Amino acid sequence: MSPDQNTKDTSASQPTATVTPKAAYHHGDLRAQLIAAVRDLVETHGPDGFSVAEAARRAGVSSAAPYKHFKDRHEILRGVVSEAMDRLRAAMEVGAAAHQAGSLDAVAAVGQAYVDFARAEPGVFRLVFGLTEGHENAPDLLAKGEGCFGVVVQAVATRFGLPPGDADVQRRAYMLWSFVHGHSFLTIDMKHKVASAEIDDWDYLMGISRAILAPVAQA
Amino acid sequence: MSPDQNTKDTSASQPTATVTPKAAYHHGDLRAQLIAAVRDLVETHGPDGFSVAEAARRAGVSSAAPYKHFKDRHEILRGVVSEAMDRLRAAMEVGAAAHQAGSLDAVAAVGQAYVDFARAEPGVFRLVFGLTEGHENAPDLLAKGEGCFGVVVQAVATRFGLPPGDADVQRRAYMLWSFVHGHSFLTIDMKHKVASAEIDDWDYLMGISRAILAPVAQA
DNA sequence: GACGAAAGTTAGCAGCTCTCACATATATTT
DNA sequence: AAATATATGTGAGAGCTGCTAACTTTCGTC
Repeated sequence: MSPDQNTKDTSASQPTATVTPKAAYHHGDLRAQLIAAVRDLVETHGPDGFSVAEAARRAGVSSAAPYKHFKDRHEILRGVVSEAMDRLRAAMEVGAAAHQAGSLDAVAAVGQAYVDFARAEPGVFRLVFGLTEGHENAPDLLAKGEGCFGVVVQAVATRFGLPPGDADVQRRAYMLWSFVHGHSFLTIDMKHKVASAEIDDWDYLMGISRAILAPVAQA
Repeated sequence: MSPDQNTKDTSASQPTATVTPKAAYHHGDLRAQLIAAVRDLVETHGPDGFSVAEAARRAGVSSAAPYKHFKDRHEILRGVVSEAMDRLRAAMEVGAAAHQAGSLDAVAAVGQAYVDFARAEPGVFRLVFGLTEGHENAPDLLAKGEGCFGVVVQAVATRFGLPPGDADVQRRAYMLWSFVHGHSFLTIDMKHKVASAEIDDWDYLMGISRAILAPVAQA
């Protein structure tokens, strides 16, 4: 809790100011700490089981301090979502890059990364796709959402050798995403259920990818 | 000790007991009124934008009255979810029954009913599949969820002429559900997005159903 | 060093959840 | 029909939360 609080000499002089994205005034980078705390709370207590006061408590500041960095409780949540979307997209890109460009495995790997993320952080995953209020005034989140979708589109486009803007590519990418999205939600919703427990993700995703991407030869 | 099963139907003797589903003690059937109020609030203000106090206000009772019918705010939400699941299942069954048994259209119609529900009541839909706390202690909700899944399974089983317990039937039904579930979520998440707006639900669902159910001849 | 802005504090209001003691209407028993 | 038990309502209140206001401290910059 209190390890990096007494960084009185700002590490700005240090050339290795690696992590802190924003120089700390008094304490540390409270903004990032709050987001981390909220992410933790969301993950353990559910999307609506967090409170700004508790997050502030965990960060070791007063309950009014967060409002110097976020105007709303919703804005904190948006911060968590934004950060999570960055990680999700990165994971998807890593998954795609781990296989031969244009291969079916590359497409399936994108889906696998998606499912893995949902399994690893179900609370955050639900939050990302459950934000209703605040979503209107958040063009950056919409852009990041499209960015994630873009990874799928890119994988499909590469496989087909078509531009990402192609209508068929878009349609098939949407089908894939819809499938993976649904599977992710169902798999975290009913952990004890029969059907999902018996499914091996990779086999499942490969089958799906093949089914959706196969008919291109005919078209 | 089944607190919510007091459908004693005392008005059975009354021939003109038209509207009131449950005889009123003091006011009306507060329980149902509260659930309706909460459903309305969830639909308009989002899943976490409701309050027991506001629901009580709308029902015209004091803010303590709801706690005579529900022990928690979560229990009210569970009541809303339970009621919504009943309607969802009914809609799915109606959709299936509207087409020839075993036809591809019957399968697609089940999915269409699902998507229609999500579109019509996105807030409630999100609530149904977003309940995290209270879900553990709610075997009735789990049972109803399986009941909904059972409709899909039944449609697939009928099409294949196989028993509902068949592993292949279960797997394909899960694939279908996963697809429709994902499409439903995406379609309510991004109303302004390009991809989903250009999709005609029925064509989409028919295509999906055909793709998933087709390879049976080979197997 | 002076000064303005950034980042933190305490105090406090309003609203929410939920409980407790009490009041009243209905159901059941005698 | 009277009495009793139970179900259903009310009001007051404790404790927590979201958020604001006014003040204080620290930092960067002239």
